[in-house]
Amino acid sequence: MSCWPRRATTRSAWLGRRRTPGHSEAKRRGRLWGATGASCSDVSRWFTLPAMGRHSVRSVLQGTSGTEVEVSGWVKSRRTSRGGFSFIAINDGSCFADLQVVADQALPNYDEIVELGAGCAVVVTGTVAESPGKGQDREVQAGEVHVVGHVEDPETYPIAKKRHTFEYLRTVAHLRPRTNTFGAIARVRNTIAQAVHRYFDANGFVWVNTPIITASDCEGAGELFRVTTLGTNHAAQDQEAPSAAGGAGAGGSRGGSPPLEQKDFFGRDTFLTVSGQLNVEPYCLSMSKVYTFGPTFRAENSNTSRHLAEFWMIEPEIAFADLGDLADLAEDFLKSIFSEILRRHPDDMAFFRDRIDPSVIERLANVIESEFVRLEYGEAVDILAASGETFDFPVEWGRDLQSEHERYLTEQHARGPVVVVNYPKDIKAFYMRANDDGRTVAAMDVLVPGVGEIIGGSQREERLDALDGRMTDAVKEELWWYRDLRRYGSVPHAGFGLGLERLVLYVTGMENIRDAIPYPRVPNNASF
RNA sequence: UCCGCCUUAGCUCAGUUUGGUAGAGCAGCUGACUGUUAAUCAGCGGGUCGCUGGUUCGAGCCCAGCAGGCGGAGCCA
Repeated sequence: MSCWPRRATTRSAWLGRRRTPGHSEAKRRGRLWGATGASCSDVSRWFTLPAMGRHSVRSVLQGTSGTEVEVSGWVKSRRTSRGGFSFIAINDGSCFADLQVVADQALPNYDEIVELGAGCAVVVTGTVAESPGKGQDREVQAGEVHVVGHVEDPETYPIAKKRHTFEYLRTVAHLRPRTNTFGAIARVRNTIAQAVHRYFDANGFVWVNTPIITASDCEGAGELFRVTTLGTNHAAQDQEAPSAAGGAGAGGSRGGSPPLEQKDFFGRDTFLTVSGQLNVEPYCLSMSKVYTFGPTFRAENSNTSRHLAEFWMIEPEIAFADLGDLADLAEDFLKSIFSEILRRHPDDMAFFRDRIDPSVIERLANVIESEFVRLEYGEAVDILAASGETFDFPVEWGRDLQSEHERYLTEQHARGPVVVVNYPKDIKAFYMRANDDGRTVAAMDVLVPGVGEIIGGSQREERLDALDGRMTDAVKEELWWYRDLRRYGSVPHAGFGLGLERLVLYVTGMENIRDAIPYPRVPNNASF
């Protein structure tokens, strides 16, 4: 596992600032070139919109020769020619390609320019020209090269001009977006996220911002992180301690004192959400088509390449719909996202194909063009039993499908995405709708090669009596409002959860989910 | 949480079998050369061998514990 950081990229945030009317071009220029260190006034000079004269590398490479441009970015490499000039490859994250800047020795700060190395930040003004060299159509003949930020020790700059392992790059997560791999991932991840919103908006869905802090510990998807102000806020605790302890000395709560959680911020136990589903259902049963898209937290002690403690989940929920409608939505949704990625990121995807996974483009194209294979759980069991494969875990109706089984179905049997529906009710959550056969529920998993389960969803139980039969008394009390929905205009509805990072893995061909999110949170590691 | 593997220069690794205080490639630096583009060639500098303890005259190497990383499993998205 390695990548080529030589052409690293960073997506820069263009927080465009309006130029104040009094700032003439001369004034701005003077402020920029005058100072070596970046004062606040310098920064206000550098943040300008592209339309106001600033150019991204992307726009320069698409532009016409002879144009005067100003571009800025980070040096990927510098090669000095004794012919009296240097080639500086810079990247600003706006696209995969670097921009080649040609700096002539006649430039007043040429001594400084020949000492540029990977990681240095520069602002260049110059003229776009046809490039006589191979490897790029256009380049910039520099009129000025202003070194904004130096690299203090080139030998220890973490992103050397060579291959690095992904494991190593995770230890320098603050600089890995400068590599070509993580720059491409950042751009593709962004486009996926934007495409998710575009898809739902275009199809009449309403984005619902479900809470991140929840009081419900029965969302049903794994271990919860506790949210509390107790224990961390020692001052507040100490203030309360004397009265709470009464005259009984330090420590233990006595019979008369309230439970500890009642002294907590919300007056009860609270957690980080593991799913927005329960909270989005009320909006589904009002707005008809809704979705959540936000961070999700699971405190499972999971140490795999497919699990994060903090990840982003997309959860559409549709009313007047059954499991078949939901599967149709999942398929159409994924195809739409994949199409947009291929259309908008040919350079990044070509890189993933050449350096990460040779089949990645072909795989997405095949998904777009073919229909997802759909299997009843019972069919899947039969296929596995008849496969002739030797599995570590037995295949038997009533048992959940193991990773090896799912992998066989999607990688060997279907050779593409496969939707498995109608699982045994005893292995699925209480809110999934009971089927008429009495032994299955309308649950659905979408499996894809290499990643495994990318989508999990179900039709929800809309009948109060059937729902009550699957809830304990404690859950009924906690989720009284959820039960209310089944009393007031209940309708068949369905939804699924899709992990954004798993989608990023599938689209990019990357293998470890820790490389699909800028700052991964996993057990024993919340660095950065 | 369970099973397995790994931790030596800025990075990637060899050195562990047969204990005797360390090597290569890349990166960096210097120079040569060149419209170069993973440039090429020559030279130079660079290491408390993850941490703690043990065995030994002597430990990168053997033993134990711990920490971290990776792969797989479970949980799931």
